[in-house]
Amino acid sequence: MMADDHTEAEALEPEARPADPRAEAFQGVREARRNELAEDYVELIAELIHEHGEARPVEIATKMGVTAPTVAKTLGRLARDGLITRAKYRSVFLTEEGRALARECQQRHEIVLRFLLSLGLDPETAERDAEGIEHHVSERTLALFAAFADRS
Amino acid sequence: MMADDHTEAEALEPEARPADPRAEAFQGVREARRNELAEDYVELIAELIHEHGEARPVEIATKMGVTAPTVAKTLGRLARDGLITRAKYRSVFLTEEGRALARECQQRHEIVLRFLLSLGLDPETAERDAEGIEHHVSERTLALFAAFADRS
DNA sequence: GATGATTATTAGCCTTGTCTAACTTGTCGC
DNA sequence: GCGACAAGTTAGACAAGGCTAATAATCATC
Ligand SMILES: [Mn+2]
Ligand SMILES: [Mn+2]
Ligand SMILES: [Mn+2]
Ligand SMILES: [Mn+2]
Repeated sequence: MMADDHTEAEALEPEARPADPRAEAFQGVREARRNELAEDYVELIAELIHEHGEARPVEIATKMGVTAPTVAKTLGRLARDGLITRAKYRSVFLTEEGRALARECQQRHEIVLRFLLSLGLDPETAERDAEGIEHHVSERTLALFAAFADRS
Repeated sequence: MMADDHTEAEALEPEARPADPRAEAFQGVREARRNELAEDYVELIAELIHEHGEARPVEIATKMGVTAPTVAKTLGRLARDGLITRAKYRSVFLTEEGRALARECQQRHEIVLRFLLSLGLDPETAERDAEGIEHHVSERTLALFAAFADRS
């Protein structure tokens, strides 16, 4: 056994699909994309709880710029994934896991924002770009952003 | 006519939905998200044509890290949207519009990548982060990135 | 404590983007 | 020119994420 591999020069990693270096990058981006919505939601929910004491779907809908049914369906997925808890017709709470994710997202958001501002970007554009960029910044990049923003 | 607006102090923009400032940011990000895939595809197709003289679905699939049927369906949408042309069982071509978008994406990608590298990021991480970040960078931010990368 | 407005949910539709399985076409060697 | 194998397409499933329309619960307020 264990002698039927690489007749030529492949089958080294136990990865899924060939995985050309570029393909890996795209797969990573697709992975990040799958978490964007959850990240934005838990971040917003944490903020609403902090500011208003509670997070109500109507407020989430307003701040996210989507309709109430969209929020309801998304909250269903977040609950399924263990990030929030909720009772019918009541406001939303973060689980421990949700709180941890929210904290992480808030920090990341803040670092990316500070970084863009320190580059000289106007606040509105910075906020808008940060909202998109934050989900695609690796730990390593984030560290560089933080360092740059600090020394500025 | 035209006298039934703003009883209090609203209805100023002919926008869709209230649009709290944050909501606008999220809507902008969602908009950007809708174009990500098309951008990555036309960029890759342009590159394949440049390097190999033609862009074949099998190569697109490998480089994007997805299966052939996924590519087929996506190419269908790109054709519908006027970015490419194709004949059955033949390779893919960019329309004028597709070429214009590809050029823009290539430039953006290159600037974001150079910027990350000039910050001190390793090439692999830089490539990966650039692949995600490029779609969420405004013109203004891009200009700052380019300036920073140049003076470095 | 009835009732009307606000908030929340449910049902159902649509598009995108991914996959597997099965089939068709094209191409290259002989 | 034929046959294998590679490449491409089609069919169909499924989840996410958006929407509208209709229904249900909550709450304020009288
Ligand atoms: Mn965001
Ligand atoms: Mn954010
Ligand atoms: Mn990309
Ligand atoms: Mn790119």
